[in-house]
Amino acid sequence: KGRAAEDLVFDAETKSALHIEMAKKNLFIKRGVGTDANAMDQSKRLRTGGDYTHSAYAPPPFHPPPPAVSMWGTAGYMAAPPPYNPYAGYPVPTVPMTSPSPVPGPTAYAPVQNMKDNPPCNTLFIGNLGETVVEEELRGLFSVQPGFKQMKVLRQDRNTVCFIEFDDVSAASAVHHTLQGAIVPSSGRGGMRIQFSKNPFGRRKDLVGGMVGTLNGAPV
DNA sequence: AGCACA
Repeated sequence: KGRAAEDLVFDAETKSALHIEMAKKNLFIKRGVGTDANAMDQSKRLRTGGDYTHSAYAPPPFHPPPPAVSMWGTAGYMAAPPPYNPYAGYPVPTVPMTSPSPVPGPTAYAPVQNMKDNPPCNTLFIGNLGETVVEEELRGLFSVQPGFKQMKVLRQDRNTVCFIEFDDVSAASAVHHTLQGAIVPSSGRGGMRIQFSKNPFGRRKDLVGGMVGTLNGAPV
């Protein structure tokens, strides 16, 4: 009976001592390799158990933990832990930022003649573009304009035009006059000519509710 | 001057 009690105490002490020892060793044995780690564990378990049964365990005097950097710096076989990353293991998709346009604003403006226009709508028609114009150039210019929704470039053989949809008629109107005659690097004969489109941009995904509350394809 | 997409 008393013997059993001693065994219990002994075991408890051993386990306790063991845990402390393992915690210390774990600082230096990060990733054991399969069976080898198991064997090593056994030997250590035996050895440390014996050590602690033969001498009374005295807790080491407390000294304040040294600066962590010195530890990682001198341990040659242990890499410094990476800084804590709360997103580790959770791949975060790189969301393309709305980057400022690589193409700066119009370098200059040229007067535009032949200003006949269509009734105001939410879509602009861009004409008189240079022969070398590419969509990226136009997108860099128009996508930063307030109320920009989408654009479509229509390239014919010598002539390229472009349609730009805005949130509403007033946003389109603002760009209609602020960028009228704007000269971009690819511009040929003068600046771009901006008119309201004959037909508003027709791609309405939110047709629920129909065209009520809309003016020329744009909400009012 | 050249106006598509639904």
